[in-house]
Amino acid sequence: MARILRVALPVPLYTCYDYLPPPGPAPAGAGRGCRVRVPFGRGRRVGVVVGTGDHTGVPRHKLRRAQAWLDPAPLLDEPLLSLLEWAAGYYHHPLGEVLDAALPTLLRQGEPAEWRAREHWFITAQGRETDPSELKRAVRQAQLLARLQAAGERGLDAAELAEIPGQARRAARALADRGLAVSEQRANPELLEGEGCEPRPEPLPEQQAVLDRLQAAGDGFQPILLEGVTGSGKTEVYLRATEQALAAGRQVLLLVPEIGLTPQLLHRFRRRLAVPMAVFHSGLNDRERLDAWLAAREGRARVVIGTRSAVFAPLPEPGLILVDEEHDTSFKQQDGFRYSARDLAVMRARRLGVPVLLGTATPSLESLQNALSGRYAHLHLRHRAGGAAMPSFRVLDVRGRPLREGLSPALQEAMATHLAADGQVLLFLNRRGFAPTLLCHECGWVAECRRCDARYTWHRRAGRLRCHHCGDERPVPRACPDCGSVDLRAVGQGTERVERALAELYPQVPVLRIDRDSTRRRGALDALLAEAGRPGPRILLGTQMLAKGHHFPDVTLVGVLDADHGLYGADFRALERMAQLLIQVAGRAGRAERPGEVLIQTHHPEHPLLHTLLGQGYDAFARAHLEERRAAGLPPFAAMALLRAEAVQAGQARGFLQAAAERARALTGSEAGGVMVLGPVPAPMERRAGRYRAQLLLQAGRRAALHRLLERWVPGLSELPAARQARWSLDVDPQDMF
DNA sequence: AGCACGCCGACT
DNA sequence: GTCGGCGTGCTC
Repeated sequence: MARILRVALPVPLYTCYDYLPPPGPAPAGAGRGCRVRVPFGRGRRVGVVVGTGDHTGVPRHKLRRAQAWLDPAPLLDEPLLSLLEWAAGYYHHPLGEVLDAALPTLLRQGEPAEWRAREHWFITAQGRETDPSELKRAVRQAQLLARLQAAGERGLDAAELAEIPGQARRAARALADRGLAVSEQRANPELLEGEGCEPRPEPLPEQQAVLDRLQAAGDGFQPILLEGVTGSGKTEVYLRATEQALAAGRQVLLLVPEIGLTPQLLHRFRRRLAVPMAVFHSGLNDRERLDAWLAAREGRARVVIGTRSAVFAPLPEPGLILVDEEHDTSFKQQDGFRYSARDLAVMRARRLGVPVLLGTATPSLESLQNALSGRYAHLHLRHRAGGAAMPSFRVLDVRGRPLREGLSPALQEAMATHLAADGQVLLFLNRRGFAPTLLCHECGWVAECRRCDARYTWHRRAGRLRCHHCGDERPVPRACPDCGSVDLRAVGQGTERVERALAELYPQVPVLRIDRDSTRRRGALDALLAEAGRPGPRILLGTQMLAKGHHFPDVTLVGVLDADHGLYGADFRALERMAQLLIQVAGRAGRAERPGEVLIQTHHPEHPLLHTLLGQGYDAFARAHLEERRAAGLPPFAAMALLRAEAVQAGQARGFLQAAAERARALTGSEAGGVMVLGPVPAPMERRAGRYRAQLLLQAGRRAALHRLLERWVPGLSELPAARQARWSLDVDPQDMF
């Protein structure tokens, strides 16, 4: 064994630390990629060995000995570890924290990277004979007994037990005491096993073209932007491509945005593919997450599906990476290690020499530009399966119109027509709560968050004022705190308010509100979606949640209540986001026999890009918008990095950024020309959660120039005296300017 | 990030 | 006279 170990530790420091190897003989596979437990300061940490050697610049007396090897062989294989090192460099983030983001919690805590036997519960013969109602007062036990009876021979594993509300394990032990249930330890938790029972439709020519392209790539890197409208069969391409890779003995990684929102996609993979799969989603507990990670690492899971962080899933036999809805902003981590899972997926594919397929109906301008410039292959699915027509768009000019709780007469008329014809209506309003503002009609006071530069949203049903930015909450005042008037009024519309209005306007039509408030309870979203899927007239009203993943075949009319917000947003990406949202929302509607209609309410009906989008489609819009970005020198024609800072006092954040800016300007002058240092400026919402925020933007025409500067600049920032009073973070390729 | 060390105000 | 405020420096 080498005499010195270089260890990355989970601390926000840009240096690795050198240690002597642990006492005793090293395991045969010990070395780079293994975890070690080391003394650090006066505590102990779990670190990852990133290098070994015989020399160190650390003076002898400082060098300490690692305590123990935690892995007999590398936990992270070379391709994955070097990807993480690359990512740490690209995002200018400490390697130890990058590794931390990539590893399941239990592994970070030093848990062995092994399956652990888990409890599995079964019904006994006596339990089978017992009527649950006999356990009168023990309701939980009675419920569990019924579940165990239903589960039969299969029984319930620890994970299933954990999903039952209440203290199910306690109830299980109580049943065991009565002789109604038994448990046994199972060494190998079962993996999710696909059923492979769904028929495999013959690929259409456009779909076949994608598959041919992937086949031709063989063992090589091949990025493909797959642009296909909703219903054009992207999922079928994913499935076929996955089958091809599986047949070649390879694993497939599928990244999806917020998995809870795409059960339909998951369901299809499960039905179609008869292989073990590992699914990473937010509902997993630490042990389940580790199990999924190990299943991927051991190659037992042939398909790995997950959200953002699944891009770091270990894959010993990678063959294909798929990114669904590649434009989705949830692929970008918004705090700490701010990586883009989509971009890392492409880099990982490139380093592994495997194809990567980015699918979407509305490509991000970044990916589109990569396709147009020839860096990515650009393939289309232009036809909706079964020949369904795309919905027709109509802009509703609401200027000067009498709006009833945000609904124009024209929209109400259209709704009446569609509902009378047995169609469903989907209304989109990206604002939950009853009203975004509570105003005193007497003196003009508005309810403002005490910790943010924002207004409280009035949640009428809950009887609370809530700040959507910091989560602060308080009761609704009965009278104005300034003048004592009781004439407090709601200004503006949220989903709760529109829901009320709809109940009055269409008393005979059920209204389903789908937003974060109405789906907070476990299973509530599934229940609402099931309800929405039933035939018959119905109004679906919701926020962003409605725009993603789900398809509502009986919806024939989509109404976008307020498109104005996106048209003149502060962020240069607002328009791109708006266009993607409009197309995605529109894609929720209609099927073969009943093409949908989309109505968009706006005060800016003349907006040129709205015209292009609705008249000529997303592609035309995107190309026109790309030209604007090019002319303005904005991404994807420029590289950006945003240094954010926040502090208790307004001047502290700014002071730090000012010092940082001076350093950056000194560096751009000499070594790293071509980088603009813009700011510091206050953040768009300067005060948030009681802290003042400011930011400094770095922009360069060439990515390489930006990175040359960042390399010299970032590691020294924490040494600036002003850095003490501010909390700061760097965001490379920021998606939001907030 | 933690966590020590280290010098100046209100308290058993 | 002490307990404790958070400024500053370090962690192999």
